[in-house]
This record gives sequence, C-alpha cells and structure tokens, in this order.
Amino acid sequence: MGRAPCCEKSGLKKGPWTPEEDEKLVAYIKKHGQGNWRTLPKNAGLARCGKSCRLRWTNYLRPDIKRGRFSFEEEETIIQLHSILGNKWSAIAARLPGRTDNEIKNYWNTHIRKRLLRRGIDPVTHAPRLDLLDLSALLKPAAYYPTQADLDTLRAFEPLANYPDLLRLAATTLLSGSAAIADQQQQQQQLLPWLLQAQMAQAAAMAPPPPPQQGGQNQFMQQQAAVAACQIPDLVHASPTTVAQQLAAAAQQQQHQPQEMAAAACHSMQPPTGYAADCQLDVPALMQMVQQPDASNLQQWSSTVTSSSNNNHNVGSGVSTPSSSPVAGLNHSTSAGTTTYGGASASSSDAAALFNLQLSDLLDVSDYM
DNA sequence: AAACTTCTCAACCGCTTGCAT
DNA sequence: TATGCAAGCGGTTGAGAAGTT
Repeated sequence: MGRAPCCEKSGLKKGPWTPEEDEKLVAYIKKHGQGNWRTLPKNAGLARCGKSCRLRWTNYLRPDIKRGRFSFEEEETIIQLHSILGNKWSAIAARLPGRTDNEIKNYWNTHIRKRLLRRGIDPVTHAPRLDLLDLSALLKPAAYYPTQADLDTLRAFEPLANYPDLLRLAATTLLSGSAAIADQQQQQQQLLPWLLQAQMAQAAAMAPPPPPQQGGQNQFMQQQAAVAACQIPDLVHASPTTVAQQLAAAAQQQQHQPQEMAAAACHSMQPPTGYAADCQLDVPALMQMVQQPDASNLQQWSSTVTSSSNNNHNVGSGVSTPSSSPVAGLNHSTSAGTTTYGGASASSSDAAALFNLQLSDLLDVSDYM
C-alpha cells in the first residue's frame, strides 16, 4: 500500500529548534495535553511537522526528563539491560526513569560501547572478543623460548586440536586466568558458558539466508545446531531445552532478519547477571573429557555439528573455522593417545613439537579481523 | 591563535507496529 | 480482510563543541 508522508514536505521548518518554538510547543501541550501530533503544529502555530514536535517534546522538553551525566548505577543498569534486551532503547529507557531512549542510545554509542571494546568485550554479544585471541598469549610474553611448563600447557590442549571451537574456549579460560585486570578476568570466566551458547546461536543466525527451495534444509541445519548444543550437558550446566528452544525459535525468524535474530538469540540467553548465570562451564571436566582415550562425547558432539554444516555452512560456532582454513581439510581421527592429522601420526609425547605447527594453522585469526 | 581532528547529541529518516474503519 | 493513518522505534546524520597539534 502506498504510504502517506508523515507531513507535508513543503514549507515546514527543519533543524534545531529555537527558544520561541520550544515555548510555543510547551505552552500548547500544557494547555491541551499531548495527542494528535499531526494537527498539533498547526494548532500551536508551529511550522514543523508533527513528528518533529513529538520528538522535540519526548526527547527534550518533557518536564520529567533527567539532565546531566549518567550515574555509575545508571550505566551499570544500561549495560545489564542491553545484554538482555539488545538495542531495544525504548525498553531500556522504560527502566531508567527520566532518561529517553535517544539519550541512552547516544550514551551507549559514544561511551559504553567504546569502553566495552577497550575491555575486549564485544558490545553486541557482551562476550569476550575471541577474534582477538591468540594462543601465543598462553606463553609468557617475555619468554622468547617457551618453558617446559608452557609446552606442557600447550600439550594439554592437544586433544582439542580437532575441535577448534572448544580450543578457543579453553584458551579464553586460560587467558582469563592470567589477565592482569581482576574484574576482566572474572567477567571472562563467568561469560564463557553463555558465550558457547551465544556462538552457536550466532552461527545459526549468520548462516546465509537460504534460497526459497532450500529453506527446509537450512532450518534442519539450525535444528541440528540446537541438538548439538544439547549434547554437551556435561560441560555446560545450563538448560539444554532452553538453548534448543531459543535456537529453534531463532531459526524460525532467521529467513527474515538474520542479524536481528542473532542479537535476539544471544541476548535471550541472558548472560549472567552482571554476568552471573545459572550455568557454568566446567573447564576441568572439559579437559578430562578431551583427554579420554576416545573422547567419544566430544567426537559425537563435534560430528553432529560438522555434519550439519555441509554446503559451507559453519553451524557449529560463530567463529568456526572457515572452509578455507587448513583445518577444514584435515583428515583427522583420534584414537588411544594418538592423533592423526592428514595422514601424519604423532604420539602425545610429540605433542609440543606438533603443536608448533598445528596451532597457528588452527587459529587463522585473520579470518576474523 | 589557527587549523585540524574527534566527540557529542539533537534531530532527522525510513521502517514497523497497532489501531480504526 | 484490506487499507489508511498515527505513533513509535532504531539507525544515521551533521552542526557545534571540545580537544589536539
């Protein structure tokens, strides 16, 4: 249907409001109240469109608007609400008396967003930015040659080589353990479980919109991601049902608004209150699991994810290895302490040497920059 | 002091939603 | 059910302020 313009385009003033205009608008609304913004300008003697009047009133002239800097409490509230609601500025503003959605949006974009980025937190997902991760940071920065302890640390990660996403997760945990800033460390640790969920939701959402004839297949793949999420209850103590429901719901919307859906799916997974959640990543359990001879649980999970990511769709993780990455072509298999990469075999005792070659290949950071 | 860059935020634009007919 | 319209929303813009060289 054709849409009528919100106001007549000709003869209406635009741009900054003058004190006289403000006065007219305030006087009129005080006398007649709000409502019918279309006819208000004419009745109030203003050469403005109704939309402009409404905006001026709601964002600036309203008597209950709080002016001045945002308090620490307000800022914390905004961050927490944003982690839950996303860019729903009006919803956030509804919980901050005296603040307008426009004001909060501006404050977010000019202050909070930058601060989160500086802390290494993605302002969209509120998760640590894994794209900035580098496993080399696991080694002591000052040590040109890694110590035996460093190599042992890396060796412990060897079984994860076939699971790039888990490798990144574990790396994040280790990095957070050595972080200089205490609160950042705590935040990263608390965020990990939620991050795992969010990554999967994000990946499902970011998958290219399917052509009409392939819609069913795409939805199937996203459902598979949800199923995969449910298959790691030993690692992520969250409600798998909830995760699956959220992913499935998100997948239904994906055809229309993939970006918004991603954000919604991530936010709906509510990272822990001030990042405290009812789920926890059990890193020791993760390491124990991957060090089992057959690592069957991980294999099962990983194969479920990867089997649903054919046709170049990386459903398993938001930061899954791209198809161009060396790992995509790895012919990997694991068995009793031996890991095979593309036909080459190495025992655990050779892990450190092997990792020197493989880790950099696994973490192709440039793909995410 | 001038020129330039960066930051801030009020206002606008275009789209969506919800309601009345 | 389809249409028209008002109101609301979120993203973006651009002028002025503030900071830097």
